[in-house]
Amino acid sequence: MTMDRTGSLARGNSNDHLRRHNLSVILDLVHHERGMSRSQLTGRTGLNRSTIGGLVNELVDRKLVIEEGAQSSNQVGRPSPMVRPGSVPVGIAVNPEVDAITLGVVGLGGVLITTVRRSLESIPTAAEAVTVAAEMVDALRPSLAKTHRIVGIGAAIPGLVRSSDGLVRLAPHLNWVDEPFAALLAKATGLSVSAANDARLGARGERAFGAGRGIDDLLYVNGGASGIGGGIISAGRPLGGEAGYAGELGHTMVNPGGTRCHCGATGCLETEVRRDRLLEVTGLTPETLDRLASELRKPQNQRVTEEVERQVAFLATALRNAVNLLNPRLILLGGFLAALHNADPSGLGDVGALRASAEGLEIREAELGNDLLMIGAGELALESLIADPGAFTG
Amino acid sequence: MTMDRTGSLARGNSNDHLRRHNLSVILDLVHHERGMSRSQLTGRTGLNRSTIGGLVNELVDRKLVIEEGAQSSNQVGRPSPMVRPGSVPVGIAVNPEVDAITLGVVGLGGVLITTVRRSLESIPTAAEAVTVAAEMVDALRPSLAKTHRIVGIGAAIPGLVRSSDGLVRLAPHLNWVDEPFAALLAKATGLSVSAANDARLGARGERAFGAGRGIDDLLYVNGGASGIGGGIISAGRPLGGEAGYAGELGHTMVNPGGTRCHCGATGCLETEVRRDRLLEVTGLTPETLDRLASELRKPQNQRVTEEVERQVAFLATALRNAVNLLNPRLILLGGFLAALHNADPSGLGDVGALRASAEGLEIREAELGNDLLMIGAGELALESLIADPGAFTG
DNA sequence: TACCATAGGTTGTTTCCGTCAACAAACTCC
DNA sequence: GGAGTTTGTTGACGGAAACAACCTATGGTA
Repeated sequence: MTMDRTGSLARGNSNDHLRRHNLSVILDLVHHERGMSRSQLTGRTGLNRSTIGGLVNELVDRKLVIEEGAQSSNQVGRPSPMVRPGSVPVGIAVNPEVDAITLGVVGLGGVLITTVRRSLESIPTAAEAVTVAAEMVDALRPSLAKTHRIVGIGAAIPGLVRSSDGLVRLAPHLNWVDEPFAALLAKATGLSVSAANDARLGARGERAFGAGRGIDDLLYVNGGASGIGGGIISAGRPLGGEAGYAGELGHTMVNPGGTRCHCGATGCLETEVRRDRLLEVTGLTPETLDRLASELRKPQNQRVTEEVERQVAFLATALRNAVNLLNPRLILLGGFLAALHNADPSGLGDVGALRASAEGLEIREAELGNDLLMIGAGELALESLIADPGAFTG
Repeated sequence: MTMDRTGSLARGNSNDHLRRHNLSVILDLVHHERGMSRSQLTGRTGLNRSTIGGLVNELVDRKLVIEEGAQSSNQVGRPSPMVRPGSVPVGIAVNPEVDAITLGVVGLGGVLITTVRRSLESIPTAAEAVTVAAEMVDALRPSLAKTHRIVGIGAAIPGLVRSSDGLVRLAPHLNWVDEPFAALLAKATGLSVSAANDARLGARGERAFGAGRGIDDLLYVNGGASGIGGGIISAGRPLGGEAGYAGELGHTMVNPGGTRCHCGATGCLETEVRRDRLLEVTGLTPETLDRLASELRKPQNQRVTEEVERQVAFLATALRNAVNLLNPRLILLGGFLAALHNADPSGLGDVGALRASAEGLEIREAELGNDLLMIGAGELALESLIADPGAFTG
């Protein structure tokens, strides 16, 4: 049941809901699989083929999907036409950072159509970020108007975002506190805006179109310049907690004798496992960051080896805690954590959780790289469309 | 959508599913609220009042609910009859422990109808536990047969249980490893059996009928003789993880210089926060356990105070990690952890998580006490009935 | 090339379900 | 006791999917 964002499980369903739900299920499948044949759809949904026919036709009419001639599939029998995501509806991804604002146009199927980046002189206030983002959206509009329709905006924020209304509760590196970013951007653009923490959206992106495809329980952990963020997918759904703040793996206590963290605690994962220390011991700079992985793999330098070991051990502790608590099937590492893991795979090879919790656990690197946040935020932007395709008309 | 145990979100819904779903929603409401008026049902479900009428009638016919004459409510308008859980369907709760096996008969509304306990000479093997439990079930059958129908068995196991098939992966204190407990008990009784970890079921019980009613994101943590277990409810659903092992808060690392744990790690919460140490410093024994809370509250004894402070600090660390990861709205403490919290409420008053994650967080004591496991396991036993009331005929 | 298996298209029938509107019942308040 | 209000009851109605039947399309296989 695609998504149950209504919250209350007390919801009764009427006939309308039924059709809406079935349309949603089909669009969701086509979106996430980037195309399925009609016969596959009948198999996956359990619906009758004439029913699928009717539903697919409605989606075609609404320009949400297109049907392609069947492709030769080396199978006996009549080939089934492919149903592919339509290119009309698009979501806009927004990602404000300390030195730039990035926008992406994301279509169904998780296709990143365009990316626009505008550099900033200084760290933007929330109001400035809204103004710039709205300008950028307006700049995109003419070219999109011909062939696309914008269904909404999804914002990936480097901070804690309240899921109910998109209020940015705290974004330490942007110096934002209690900024109603989503509401402001909605007003400035006239579009519906959802916002969420960047790592949470990273998790969604990887699960939808990256290394976590088809995995229902996973943990995504990203290491950036500013710290360590995380996102949890549980039973196929993003885990937000009461207000959307869940996933702050960076503040797991890993070293009681460690450094004081801005959160008030001591020895958090993100005070002990830091990118700048790795840059320091390898003699790299943020500009030469892309060489980090290869530098870390070279074993000659004792200082590097020691720092890697130290950081990997702390990371292992935090992951072990998380595995014991969440029993995921997959952990995805992004940013410099991927480089760290790569440098010493055995260090995380067995995170040493309870044997049962860790069996079948895989640790891999995230796949989507630079596009991840755009794709994750695109998911957020397209969410309401997929939940109710009947409301959309191309 | 009550429960989506089918896993795959690719499921299409037909008309049958629709009615089944609506019956399920109503029965779920009546069960968990222990009775609602028909007009309340229309309000909560959003369904038309004639639809509710039809659905309730079907449930009455199936003896799943009963309708009572309206009670005077001092309201204008025609009074609405109360729909209450029926007494016919019951689930059986089973809880094997080191020194006894306890059975409970649980009805809709979370009513614990009977409890039977049989003491054991020695720690039971899985086969012995199955034999004894099956005998106890058979002993109950005659008296139940007249007025009840058993819909299934739910087992609460002090160990790691694979949710897919009820295999007990590891129950350290019972010395069980890879015992197919649920399958064996199903064969011995001819009833359908589900099994889960005891603390996970404790969380379900408290959420359904205890201190966690109506709370969608909560964490239940229990301290027992053997260690510390946990259960997570996220977005109203029990969080199991890939295999059902999620919730092992007892193995959060809280003290790198601490004691070695049976899990292989060092300084786990459950090696540092222990009931036996509290009994030792207070001079109590397992038999006088019920005096623990009051003893801990007495401030005179320095050794007691120190040990309480020490343990509370470690508990706070583990809870802080969990809060940062899960952003729950409520933490419920059971067993000796409740006594510990009670002795030093300020120690946990602010678990010191990220301010946003901890705002609105409450820490309370669990409510259901001795009945908790029976009620939680009863939920498990009744789960399939509530998911599909149409399959049941009184 | 004939045959067969798979799959889509179309049409009509059947079944089920929730909605709607009108009416009846039951209670409070004046 | 009548007005007003809320709710249960009933039967007609329309929507949606299943199912059956029959035909067409396509491509592998004997």
